[in-house]
Amino acid sequence: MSSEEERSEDSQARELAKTYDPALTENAWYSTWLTKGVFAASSDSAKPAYSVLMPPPNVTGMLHMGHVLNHTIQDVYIRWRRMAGDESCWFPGADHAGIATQARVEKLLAQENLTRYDLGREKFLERVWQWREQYGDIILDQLRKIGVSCDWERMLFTLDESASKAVSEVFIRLFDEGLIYRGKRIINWSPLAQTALSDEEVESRETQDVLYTLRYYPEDAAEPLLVATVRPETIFGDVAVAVNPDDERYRDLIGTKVRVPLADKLVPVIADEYADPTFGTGAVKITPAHDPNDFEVGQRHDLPMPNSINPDATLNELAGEFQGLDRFDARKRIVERLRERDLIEKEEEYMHSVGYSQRGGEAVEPFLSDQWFVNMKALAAPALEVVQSGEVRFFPQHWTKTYEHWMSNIRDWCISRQLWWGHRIPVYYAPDGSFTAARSAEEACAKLGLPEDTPLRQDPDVLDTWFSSALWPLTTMRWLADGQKEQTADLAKFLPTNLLVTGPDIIFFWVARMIMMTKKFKGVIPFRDVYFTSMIRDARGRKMSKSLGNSPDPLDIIAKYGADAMRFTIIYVAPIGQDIRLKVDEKTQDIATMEIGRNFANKIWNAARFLLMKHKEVIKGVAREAHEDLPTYRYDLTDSWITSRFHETIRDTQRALQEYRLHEYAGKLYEFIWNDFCDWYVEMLKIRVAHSPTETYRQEMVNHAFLIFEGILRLLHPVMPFITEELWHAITDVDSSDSIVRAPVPTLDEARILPQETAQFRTVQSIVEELRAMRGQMNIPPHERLPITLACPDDPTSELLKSERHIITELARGSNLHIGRGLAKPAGAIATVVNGVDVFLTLKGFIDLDKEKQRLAKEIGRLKGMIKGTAAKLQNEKFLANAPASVVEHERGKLANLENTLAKLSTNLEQLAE
RNA sequence: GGGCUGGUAGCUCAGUUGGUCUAGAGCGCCUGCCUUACAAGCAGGAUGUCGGGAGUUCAAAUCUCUCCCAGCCCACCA
Repeated sequence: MSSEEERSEDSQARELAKTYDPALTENAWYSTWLTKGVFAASSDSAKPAYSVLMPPPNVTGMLHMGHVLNHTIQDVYIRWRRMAGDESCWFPGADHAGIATQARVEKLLAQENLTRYDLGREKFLERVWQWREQYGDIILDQLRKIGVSCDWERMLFTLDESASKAVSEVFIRLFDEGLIYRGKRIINWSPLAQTALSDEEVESRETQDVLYTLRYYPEDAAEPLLVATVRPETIFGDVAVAVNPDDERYRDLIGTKVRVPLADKLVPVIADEYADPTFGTGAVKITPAHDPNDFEVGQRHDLPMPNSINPDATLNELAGEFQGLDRFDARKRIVERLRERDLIEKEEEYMHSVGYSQRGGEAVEPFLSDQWFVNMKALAAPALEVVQSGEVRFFPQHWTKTYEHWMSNIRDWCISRQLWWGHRIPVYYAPDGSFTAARSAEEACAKLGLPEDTPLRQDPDVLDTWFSSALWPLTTMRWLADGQKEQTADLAKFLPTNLLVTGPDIIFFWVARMIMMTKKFKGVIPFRDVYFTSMIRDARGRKMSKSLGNSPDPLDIIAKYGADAMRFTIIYVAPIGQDIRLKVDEKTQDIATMEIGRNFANKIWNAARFLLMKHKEVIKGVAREAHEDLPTYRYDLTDSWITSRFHETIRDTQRALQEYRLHEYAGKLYEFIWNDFCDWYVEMLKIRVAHSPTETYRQEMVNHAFLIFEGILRLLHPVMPFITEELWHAITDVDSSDSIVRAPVPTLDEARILPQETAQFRTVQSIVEELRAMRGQMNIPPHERLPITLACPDDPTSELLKSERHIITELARGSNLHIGRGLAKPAGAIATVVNGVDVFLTLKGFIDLDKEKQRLAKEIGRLKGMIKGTAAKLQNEKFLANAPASVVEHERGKLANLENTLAKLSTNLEQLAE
């Protein structure tokens, strides 16, 4: 017997446990879903397509709360659209994460006292693949725990062969078009990873340093030229000192030479606008190999560009006695030596920003080297256009500004990495130094016009991981994967995708580049809507991170609260476009907020228990069915009201989802299920069943409750997939092979939204609430039943309330209930007014005159205040002249109502005083 | 330096185009309840000069200006 059969038999037979235990359902349902293949999508389907690309998590990654938010949002949309009748396809994948993965394996090698060079490229890559086989799926297994409904058959790893083909092809095409080029430039060098980085991989941080003013002595003068620097260790790469051509102070020095301290070499003083006369001394040392600005100056003046630093950030042979020292040690030693030789004019504390590697955290070294670049300007223009025109929409919209700014000031992208783990650059070099990009060495020979057997050398570098990520919309849909086919069934069906959900931190890394590449190679946008998720922070507003110890393991949260609870909570508390703060217990890393979702799940669970109990009691042998249709029997007010509220909730939740207001989707469900369905409807069902005149009517009432509840489950399923599946099987007679995953969303019927009945029902509700409040304020013990009198202003109201007499009596704990037009206040009663109805509660011996006077006086005070405000408005001629008629009308009605209530309460107060 | 967010109850936040807003919800707090599903629950209660100031308007939490505070992003002068 398979697990799903077991469970389904089980849920029919057993009583539901008193509290919901997610551990008993979640894992079992996920494997059932996989077995049944309910997440699979087909490009052959006639249904409209809906697709989402999963941002491929790094194979080195561990699940964190950011993933939870991100994937829950995607899953909500995928599940919702699937139920709404779309061919809903979520493309999953994983990213090879060049630097991170390589670093991970190198660290393991280090434990064996090996480096990657000891193994050589091929053996090393074998080791990395082994590692990926062993650990690379952990993150995906973790994602399954939260219930993601992606089509796992379509799983793609960014280093899979099919992806590689597309990556090479794109490189070659861009190279042939001149959009990829090789150049000697200053790039950001990571001394830890020993590779180039793109500008985006560098983050700048304010750093406290010392600004040294050094003495550069002219060849034949005793007065030194003063030059300020924070990096004295780079003086061995100095090739000039620049001053501003308009700077009077140094005009005479231009063209002369000065001696670089310690380096013992003479460099020219040059004139360049780059030197800012107002900063420091106005003279700046030029070190072209170690500073991007200096590099430009060097180019303008055709200066040599000696490199004085090694790839591991130690100083090289140019540094003489300091050779081999790490850059920061060298700085200290050089400063000491400069002091000894009296070459420092002054030292001052200095705050400035320094670039750090986003991954390794070390200070990045500006480094002159040969690298590969993508010319971004040509690619950016169409990608900017589609966002500005609204073809691609950003949510929240304000991110378009950030995007526009970046795209309009775009700089070329350094794509080569001095790593081994990645897509190798398909460029071949001939012995004569010529080179080209090609699909094979043979093709390269042909392109270069060389004999077929010319020994070529392939470029040793690999591509930035984000280069392959940029092609994600294409590679997931097997572009060029099988026999170089430009068009595939998936591309035809699912591109452009509908939604991308990602963090705003990768808007440049990923979102922009996917738009560029997809536009470039397919001529279409990759996705229509981009939803930028909130950042998840701790209670103090800090990012969640392992090192801070404020990053709970979602698996622990799931174990404690359940995946549904976690999913619901995170959607419920996530405001669009703003960061989420979660209170994390410093010791246990628990997130108590998850109780919201857990309690909610438990509430739903118990509502189901109650319904099943009533079913047993009332319907007995009658089958429970899952239908779309609502019952045909004559509604009473309660049924009309709950049906109306249900359809309002359908409307509101669908609209919220369409507008990417997920917290509202969750909020509306929470409100409806807890407040309306459980607190009122279920409570009233108890009373209505007890007082129902006929068996049939009782059965219809209970049946109706089942239908509403079944609809609730389907409405809730996208955010709480597990419990809704479990209960769907428990409360309906659907075949055990069916799944709510593929059930339809409840159909909105606007005609069932009934404002009048809703208003009538609210009157009943308000009366009950007022009576409860009066009891509370008078400290009436809950068991004490007291007479209630409702004096109605007219017959319809009286009729309405009479038809709800049982409900009012029971919910307000009445002994007997008098309803009628213009009834007098009974002796010993306290009073309030609801929509013109005098509500009297006879207290008998419980009355406390002072308390009641206080209560009335307070209410009268409030009313008077409101009357004063409203009356002032209505006396204001400008208001009457300018405000729309409906507003004036409303104010008039409000005033009348307030005055009526005030009059009644004042009378009551006077009577008490007598 | 440029840009983007946000500042509403003790905490986290709603509040859509200005008018049913003398401002709501959840959590927390206080009171009373093991009421025929749920104490992970039920009923009731207290709590706010809507960051400060000015302006527009018949009408401002909502629009404009300005200042203050917090956070993020981009660009950076050694």
